[in-house]
Amino acid sequence: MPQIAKLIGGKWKLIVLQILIFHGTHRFNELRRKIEGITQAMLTNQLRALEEDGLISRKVYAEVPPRVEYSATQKAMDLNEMFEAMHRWWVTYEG
Amino acid sequence: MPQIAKLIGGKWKLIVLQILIFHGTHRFNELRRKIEGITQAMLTNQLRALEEDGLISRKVYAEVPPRVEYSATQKAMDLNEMFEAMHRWWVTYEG
DNA sequence: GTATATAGTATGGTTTTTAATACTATTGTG
DNA sequence: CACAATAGTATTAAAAACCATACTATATAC
Repeated sequence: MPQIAKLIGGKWKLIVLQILIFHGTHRFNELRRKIEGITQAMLTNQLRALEEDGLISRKVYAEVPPRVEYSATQKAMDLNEMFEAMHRWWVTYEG
Repeated sequence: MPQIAKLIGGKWKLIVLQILIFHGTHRFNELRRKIEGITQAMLTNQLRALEEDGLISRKVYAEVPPRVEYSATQKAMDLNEMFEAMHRWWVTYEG
């Protein structure tokens, strides 16, 4: 698993994935509000990258104002075990 | 677990940890040979960072030529579940 | 005396990430 | 008409990560 760091690495991807995996579908600005410190450009960026890697899916509604919803794909959902292990570890050592 | 990415992130840390956790203590140049593409400077770097975060320990032997051994600490060892989950996922989707 | 091996440090440069800011389109409301 | 809300894009700049290369010390082998 040499390149897993690319899928998951960086400052924001884990946070985005965690939200979408454990708390379901979110709109762009909902994510923005939940992830403090992230800029709009960065969020767009990370979402695009995650989409390219097949970890999230993007659904655009033809409404005004526009609505775009992001969800975790099955591929991302299957990361939940990893997240849970990570979380247990985190609680033990840094929580 | 917001900052876990810092402990684990980057291009090399996961690889270094995986080697030390699952294959035991290694000397500097043993690691260097196992991790293709890494430079000496980068390896030193990553090892220092991991040491600072308490994930690896460093033992220097007063010999010539010098010998320095790196091992995973218990804290790092406890990441094995995360690694295993990660590995299963990797095999499913990218293997 | 020369070469070799180990585990580094130092320096400079490139590439990638991240950030800040301004800008767009659309339509319903007052 | 002005304004607000959403989900972006574009541009520029700054910071961080990464890489290549050269250099060090030391004892032993030849």
